[in-house]
Amino acid sequence: MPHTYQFPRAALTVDIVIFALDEEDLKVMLIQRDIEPFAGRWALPGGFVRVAETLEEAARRALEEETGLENIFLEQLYTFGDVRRDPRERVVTVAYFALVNLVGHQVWATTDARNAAWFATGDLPTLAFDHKHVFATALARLRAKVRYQPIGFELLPRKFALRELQHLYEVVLDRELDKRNFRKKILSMDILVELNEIEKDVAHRAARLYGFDEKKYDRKTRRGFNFEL
Amino acid sequence: MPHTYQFPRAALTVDIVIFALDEEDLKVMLIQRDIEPFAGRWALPGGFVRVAETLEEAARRALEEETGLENIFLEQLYTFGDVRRDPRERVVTVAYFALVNLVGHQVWATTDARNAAWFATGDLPTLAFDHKHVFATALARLRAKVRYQPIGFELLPRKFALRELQHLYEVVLDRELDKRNFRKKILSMDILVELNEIEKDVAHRAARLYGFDEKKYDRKTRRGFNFEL
DNA sequence: CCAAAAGTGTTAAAACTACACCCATGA
DNA sequence: TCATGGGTGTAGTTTTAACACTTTTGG
Repeated sequence: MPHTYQFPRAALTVDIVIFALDEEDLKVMLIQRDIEPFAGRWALPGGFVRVAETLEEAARRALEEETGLENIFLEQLYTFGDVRRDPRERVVTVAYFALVNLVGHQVWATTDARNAAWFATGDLPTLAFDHKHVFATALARLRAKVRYQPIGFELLPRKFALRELQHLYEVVLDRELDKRNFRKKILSMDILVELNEIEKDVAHRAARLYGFDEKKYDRKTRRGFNFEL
Repeated sequence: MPHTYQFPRAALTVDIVIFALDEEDLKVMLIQRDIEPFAGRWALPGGFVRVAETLEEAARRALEEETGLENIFLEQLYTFGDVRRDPRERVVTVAYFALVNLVGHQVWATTDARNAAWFATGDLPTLAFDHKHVFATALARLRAKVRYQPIGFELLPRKFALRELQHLYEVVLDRELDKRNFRKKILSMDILVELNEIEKDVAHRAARLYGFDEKKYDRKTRRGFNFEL
């Protein structure tokens, strides 16, 4: 026990709210705890911050160790510092939120452990610690942010149909959008590239695929363009 | 030295970026450090988080101790965790941003110490630690937030003229606004109350004073209204 | 009577909303 | 041939942007 300080110190952790999208709805990944406190309960993935790593490094490490996910969109969300949020001792946690597309990453393979699973955001189990609150904060942030930053694309594969994009917004914003108006709006922004490719293996007319042109978006943004939906 | 842990722990601090507005421009409050590291340098007010207080409590305590400001608008900004941001040891800081109106609080009285002062945000001295970065983050947040949340009122006295409100937006957003369009827009939101009072001691026609009707705003917000400027 | 800011409307352009049908494809 | 979703245009309404003069007040 060589680490001694003049004043007591809080422990520092990171927790990550990982969102993904499937045909039906928005999902979040949870881990079933196997140790106390809250053994058996579902919780957000996370872990302690080491003294020689940044917060984001800690978040990426925890993400990889607990879910196998790498190189995904990650953004700091909020820091939760209630005094009793962990029953053992004072623990301050820096929460992140992450977005993944389910098809692009082998999530299922690396999380075959029976202790990681996706849950529909509308139907979560009781969570450990204050993770219900953390999750609610993340969802609110996602809803707000998706409207004025093109982060929704992180939830889709690199090539997507406009229907999928619209579906994403409908699921996240929880309201229906008009197909024609949506297409007009998003195409008029001129930040998508129309690919010479169409959907495969669909039981109806295949839709044209598009990609998000991040370079173009960055250029336009620097010239004063503002994404808004 | 009774506080010993199995693993080394980062120290936890809070730092506060306090904005205020005067006739000319946007100001930020800085404290001149009297101890190492960075003795003599200007820095954001802040301090260590005690193990039995929340982050916000720590921020409010630091605010009061270092500047005398109480009961002001305070919102968590971002948590900075670079490994070398403090030369002594690992220190993670939770930054807050605060808004005050200069006339409403006796800032000058309580900060007569020659070590606290307001600086124009466009003309800051070299700052200690990574505080330049923290400040930049706060300014960006203020600029973004002022457009879709009615937080600007925190920078004004409770009773204000529309000119003052417009000036606030012009200073924060750093662009000129059309007087007629601005008035039409803000009044059409129906969140201001017209007071039976006019400016005093001005060397020209006195303007009508208005107040921000927070209750009305909250009610409208719950019914789906969105502030946007 | 002068300086300074208060207060006030209109018009043209752009953006938004609502809305329905035919077409291509695979089963 | 049927079911499924792809793809497309218009008209009415609302919102925004640009723009200038008269009034009030105190010095």
